[in-house]
Amino acid sequence: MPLARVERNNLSQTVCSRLARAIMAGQFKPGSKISEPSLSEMLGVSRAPIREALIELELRGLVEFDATGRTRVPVLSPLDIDEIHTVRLMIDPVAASLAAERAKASTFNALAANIAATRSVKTLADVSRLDAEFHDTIVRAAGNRRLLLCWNSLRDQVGLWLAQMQMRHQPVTKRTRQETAEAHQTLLDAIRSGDPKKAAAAAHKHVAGWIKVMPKAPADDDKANP
Amino acid sequence: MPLARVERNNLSQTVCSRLARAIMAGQFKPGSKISEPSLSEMLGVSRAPIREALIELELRGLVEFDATGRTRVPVLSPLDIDEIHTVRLMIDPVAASLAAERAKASTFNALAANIAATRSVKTLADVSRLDAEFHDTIVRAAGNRRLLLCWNSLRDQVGLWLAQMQMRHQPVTKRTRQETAEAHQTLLDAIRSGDPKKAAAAAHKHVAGWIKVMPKAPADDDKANP
DNA sequence: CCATGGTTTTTTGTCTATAATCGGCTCATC
DNA sequence: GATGAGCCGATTATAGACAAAAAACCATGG
Repeated sequence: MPLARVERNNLSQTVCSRLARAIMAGQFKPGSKISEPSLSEMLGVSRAPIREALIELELRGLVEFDATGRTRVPVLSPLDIDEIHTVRLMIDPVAASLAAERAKASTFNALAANIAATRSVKTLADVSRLDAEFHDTIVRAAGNRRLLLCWNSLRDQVGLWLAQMQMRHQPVTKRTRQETAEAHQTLLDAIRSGDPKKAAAAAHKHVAGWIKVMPKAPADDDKANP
Repeated sequence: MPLARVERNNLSQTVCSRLARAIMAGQFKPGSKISEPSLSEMLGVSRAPIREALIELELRGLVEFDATGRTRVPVLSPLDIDEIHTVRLMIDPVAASLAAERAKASTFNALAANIAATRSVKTLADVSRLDAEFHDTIVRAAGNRRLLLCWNSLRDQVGLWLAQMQMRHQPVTKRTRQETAEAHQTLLDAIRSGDPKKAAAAAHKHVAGWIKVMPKAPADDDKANP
């Protein structure tokens, strides 16, 4: 049995994941400024780990620095969403294709369990979480660390965008958990078939369909100042 | 005329790019350990900016942290190279396709100038640099920041790999500057045609051809210890 | 020669302090 | 009223200090 990998646990990492969760949970308003001293006090750690965490979050696209070094939560525009979708449309088919070639039984079990969970879950947040997990499992099964890195960043930003939509009280998707489960089942079947082309096509179709049901332009209820 | 963006110039960024160049120039042996105090003394700055730079370099894949926090230059294995090639094979066609739709005259001029420079340049290092620049220009012309981020990381790692090969005194490619220039010209023509599909196909062919002439497995002249 | 245990040195993780910088406010001036 | 200078609080950038942990070293015993 391979020994469990010992992860480096420093405060920076802890702060980083806690902040990532908080941002994606909508606990920081998109566009709001984040100051290091305030985080330092909130989390009870000094500024050094905070700074290191913020740098990582910036590279993951969950915060951004302006020219003077101030940190803020990015406000994703429709253009940003389009960028993210374009890249997802590129990554997901490749991931599915590789997964079709390499996935083991444990992956299929995890995916099937995820679909079952999706059918029984109540809240929309749970569906979103399971959806992210589902695709995460596929990308991991693809066995390409670089691909996974690209995808992680995207997933974070999709999370940020969901938070942003919820904050504006906009419905995120009209797709029910039943439809999601069925779409995932189709994708799982394609991957399990072992045919890379078929899996890629299914993934492409799935992502494209998912994009279609999302609101493209946020209703500008906030001020649209120059 | 759009004003030139004022970039935040802090030591972290400076250290990061200097270290990135140094690593890709082979000034740190792959696998060698890098300690913060030594960098701090070498560059004459305190450890705080060093640490921040290292975090960014880690996400760009130019250094890696072990479980105890020690930093080292990664040793790329044939599997890593395969991962990188897979992702490049995914990104470049999409970038070329988007560039075909969006590129402006200035982009074409830059690409043409690059090709001309490639024909006249002497050293292999120059050809590599121009090759990276060429593809960089295309990805920028694609106008997708997320795509650019993915690609940047890959480019850095290709640079690291070139450094690693040169350190082992292995020829990096058999392709001459003339062949490179011709291949780039073909790709440029495809992009300039404005047909996304044609551009994507050309890019795919180009990358695939490039992969073919690279040495896959490094000759294990070093010790291959367990 | 190899393994083992303890000691020393190095390196990291974190905190705190200080200088430089930015943002906003007041207030005088046109 | 609008505009710009100047001050003040807040924030960032960097440096330096310290403890804890890891690695290297060295001697000792098999």
